[in-house]
Amino acid sequence: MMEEPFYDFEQDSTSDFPFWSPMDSNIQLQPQPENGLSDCSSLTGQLSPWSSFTCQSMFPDDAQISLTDLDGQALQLEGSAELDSSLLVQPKANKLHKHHRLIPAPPYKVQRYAANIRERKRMLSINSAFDELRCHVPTFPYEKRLSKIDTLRLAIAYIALLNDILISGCHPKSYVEQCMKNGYKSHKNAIWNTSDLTTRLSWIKWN
DNA sequence: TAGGCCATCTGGTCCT
DNA sequence: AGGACCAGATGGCCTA
Repeated sequence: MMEEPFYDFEQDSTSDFPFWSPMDSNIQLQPQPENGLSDCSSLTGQLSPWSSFTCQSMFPDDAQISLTDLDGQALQLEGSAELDSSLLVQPKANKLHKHHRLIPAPPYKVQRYAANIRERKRMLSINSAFDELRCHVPTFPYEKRLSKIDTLRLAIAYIALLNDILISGCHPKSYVEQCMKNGYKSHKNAIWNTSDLTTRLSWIKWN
């Protein structure tokens, strides 16, 4: 069986760029409301080190691609019986990813390519949700960007702690101070190191 | 250099 | 039937 020819995006030359800029040490933790609960609506528009979700990190310079762009590509695909080879052999300015990718040259399944676009779009929306979640969990200003798994675990621990504060009826600040003194003992089995969590919260209160 | 993290592709399965 | 969702595979980047 004949092998399909492949196009190597690597040949298009790549310009390196950081996925994420180094964190500015001056960036402050987002202050939490006095009751320790975040107002989502107020936070939505706020900037945090990790909140600026765009695709520019993946698509450098003029090659930024958004969900809308992916929509356009998908529509273009769905509307064409024949797949334009220009969509498969990505031009330099429209390079999908700096990673080494081997895309079969035409004839290539139009449906498969459209499915890839939908999948990328889906992952983008998931990642934007992760970015939004990162805005709502306490992080140190010098801390590097939380990974997805750490974001989830910290969010779980944070919610558990907030729940404990509500149940205790204590003032959040004094509750956190108490946790700092005695060590936080949550009945929840939060994987995230809870003492680390209280340290984060105490930092928020005192800075 | 190994390991962690991530983006992407892909084929399978589920759902509408 | 087609889209959404998922998990495995792959390979690049970064850091200790």
